[in-house]
Amino acid sequence: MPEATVARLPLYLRALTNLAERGVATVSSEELAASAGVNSAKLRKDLSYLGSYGTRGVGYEVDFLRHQITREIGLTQDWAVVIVGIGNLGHALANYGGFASRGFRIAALVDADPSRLGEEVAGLNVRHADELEQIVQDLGIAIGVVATPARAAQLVCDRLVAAGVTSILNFAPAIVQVPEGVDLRKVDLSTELQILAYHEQRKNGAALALTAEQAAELAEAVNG
Amino acid sequence: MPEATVARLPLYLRALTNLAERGVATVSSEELAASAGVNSAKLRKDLSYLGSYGTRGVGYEVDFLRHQITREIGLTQDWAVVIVGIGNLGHALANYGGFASRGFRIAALVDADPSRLGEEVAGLNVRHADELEQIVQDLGIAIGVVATPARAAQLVCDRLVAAGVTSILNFAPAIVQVPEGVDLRKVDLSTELQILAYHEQRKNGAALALTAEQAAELAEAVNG
DNA sequence: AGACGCTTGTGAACGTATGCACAAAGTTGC
DNA sequence: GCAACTTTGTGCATACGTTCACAAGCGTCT
Repeated sequence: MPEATVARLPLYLRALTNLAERGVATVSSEELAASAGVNSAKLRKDLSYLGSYGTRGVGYEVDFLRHQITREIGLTQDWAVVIVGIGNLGHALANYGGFASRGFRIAALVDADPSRLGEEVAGLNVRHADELEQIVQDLGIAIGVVATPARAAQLVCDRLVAAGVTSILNFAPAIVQVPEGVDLRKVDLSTELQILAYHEQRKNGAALALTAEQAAELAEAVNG
Repeated sequence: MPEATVARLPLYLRALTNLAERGVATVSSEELAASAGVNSAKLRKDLSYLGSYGTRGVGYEVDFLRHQITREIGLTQDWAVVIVGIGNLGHALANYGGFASRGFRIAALVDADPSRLGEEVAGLNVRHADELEQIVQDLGIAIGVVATPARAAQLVCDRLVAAGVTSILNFAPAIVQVPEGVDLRKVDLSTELQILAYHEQRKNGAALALTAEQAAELAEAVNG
């Protein structure tokens, strides 16, 4: 299955869940594509990788398709997750309700700061980073979430991998390297903003995006 | 410039900043590519869209290249940003230091919950959602960050767009539609985890990823 | 000054992703 | 049971992105 398709399955799953909550039983590729914000041919091709689960002339049965995607992604089981780094972001992640409802169970919280130990966050005690390896092994954790400062990210990832974690979601604004066989995805807030800024700069032409330096250059060119 | 290249420029910028902090003056495409985790030919092609800023036989001057990328992305000016939704995640975003140091100034915080009004977060008073349009216009805000619950996301985006915002970064787990000309990027925590789960399921074979239902099927197949 | 070694910048080949357009296959109505 | 209509699943063309491989260019050393 193409990676681009895999990345869209959660999107379809969400759209289907919305439809199911509104009591919709059947949906066409056109409707589903519209509510997921993609092209309908792309949607159909994506779904065709799962198998032939539509009915020509009718569409897709919402609940059935939802179950197939859930199974394909691997959400029929619960995945235990450890969050490393319980600062502002770690707190927010621990308290984020969207995980539990989507098959992910936050099994442990870990921080290196002794002053945070024992603090209760989202019903879990924060444990010390020294225990990381033990926790991962005891709880059979395969997925780690890194929400540490940038300078700690590589070390934390190394330790997670050494302890047996094979998938990491990195929120730290750092470039980390992981060995072959370990999946790493990164979520980077300022990268996203920078991409927006790039397009914003081009949209507004010179008006808003003119720096003092550029304005001087422009003035010189015009006044010559 | 290709979109894929734009998305990597912030990555290069970060790598270059790291090098600059370590006092490195010059870097080859091979080294820079390694520290950014990309192929060196790709890096060179990406940089070639900026212009011919390398020196054959030598490499790239770190500070100079950093400045060029900064300028290309549009970070020579500060961008005013409003965060809508000051829950757990909104708090974390408001307190995230990485914004300010990368050219983004959090100019206002907005929430619909009256009990949060006037609360001081990251040195700013939380203001009521009713003031959103006024705030956006008064402060000349072009970029909005949405950290509301899913059900509020579309409405908030509509209001941001109506008020003049042309770039939105959406953290709400919802599919939102925006008109042509408005850039929308989304950061979705559970989507990322779901993509990891998909690969995790395939890595471990049946071992960890076996559900009760699948185990029953398997048992039947083996014993039957 | 000239030869040598290194690194950039890019043409070309390859691979992946997208979207059109339509045949195949189902449902509905008569 | 057949015709008309709807919608899926997919072959094909096109666009986009990545990687290889190498000529062109720069600095260095003799």
